[in-house]
Amino acid sequence: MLSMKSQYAFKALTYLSEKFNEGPVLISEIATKKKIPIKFLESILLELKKADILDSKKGKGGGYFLKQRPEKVKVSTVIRLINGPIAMLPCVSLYFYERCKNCNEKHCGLHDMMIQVRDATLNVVENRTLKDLLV
Amino acid sequence: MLSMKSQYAFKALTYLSEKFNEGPVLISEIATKKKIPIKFLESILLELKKADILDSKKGKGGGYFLKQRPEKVKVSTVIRLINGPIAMLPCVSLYFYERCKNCNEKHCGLHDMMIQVRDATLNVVENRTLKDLLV
DNA sequence: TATCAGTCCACAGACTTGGTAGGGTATTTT
DNA sequence: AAAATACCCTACCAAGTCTGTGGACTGATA
Repeated sequence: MLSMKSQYAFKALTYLSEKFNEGPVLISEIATKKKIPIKFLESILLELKKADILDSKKGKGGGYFLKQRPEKVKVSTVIRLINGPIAMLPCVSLYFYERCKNCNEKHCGLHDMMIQVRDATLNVVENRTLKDLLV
Repeated sequence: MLSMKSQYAFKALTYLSEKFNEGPVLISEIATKKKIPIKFLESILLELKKADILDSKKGKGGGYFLKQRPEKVKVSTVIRLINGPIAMLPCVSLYFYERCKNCNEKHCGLHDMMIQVRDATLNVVENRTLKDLLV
C-alpha cells in the first residue's frame, strides 16, 4: 500500500502539474487546496526537490514548481522515492535489491512468481507520467 | 513489500505442499528445515488454520497439514490473509476497500492508474496456487 | 496417566508512520 | 538596510506494526 506521504506527494505533484509554467506555487496554497498538513507537506516537497523533480524559489513571490515537464516525470520514480520498493520481495527488486537470506533452494517458485508481479506492475507505472494523472 | 511473516507463511506452505498426503508435519520440523523462528511460525500456522487453509492434529503423531490440495490454494488468498491488501490504495482494493478521504475530485487519475496496477497484479496472483510455487 | 504437540495469552524491543514545534536562512521588496 | 516572505532544517512525539519470546493450558494418544 502507498503511504499517506506518497498520496500527499501525488496530490501535490498533480496540483503543480496543473499549474505548470504559471510560476512558483506557495506551500500553503497546495496544503489548503489539497488538504495536506502543511509541515508534513513541506518535508515532502523538500524531498522531491532534492530528487530534482521540483525546484523552488525563496522570498516574496516564491514557492515550488515542477523542474521538468509533467510528461517527463514517471510515476515509478515518485513511488520509489517516497514509498520505496515497487517489488514485493527484496530479491526481485531492481532498485532496492537484497539477496535472499536463508533461501537455500536453487530455484525459488515464490521468487519467480514475484518477478512476474513486478514486471506487470512496472509495465504500468514506468509508462505513466504526472501528465497521465491529470483528468 | 511482503513482510517476513508472509515469506515464512509461503515457505511453510511450500513445505507442506511437498508433504501433501504424507500426514501431519511437526511445527518444529518446518521451523528447522525452513529456518523460521518456531514461536513465530506457530502463530502463523494457527492463523492459516483459522482461515481453513491448514488443519492440525494434536498429540503424538500430530502436526499441521494442508486442508486442501496445493492447486486449490491461491497465492492471492495467502497474501490477503497474512500480508493484507494487494492494491496500492484503499480506494481501489476489492477486499479491503475504504473510501478516499479528502478526494474531492470527481475523477482521480491516481485512482484510475492504481486500478490498472491492481488488475495487472491480480492477473498473476489469482492464477497461481501453492502448486505453482514448487520447483 | 504420562507424554507429546498444538493452542492461547501477554509482552517487549526496534522500527515506521504521520505528524508537530520552533527556529534558521536565503531572497526580495520597500 | 530593514523587514517581510517563504523555504530549509533539526528535533521530537504518539501510535501502530513488525518480529519475535515466554509461559501456561488443553487435548489426544499410547
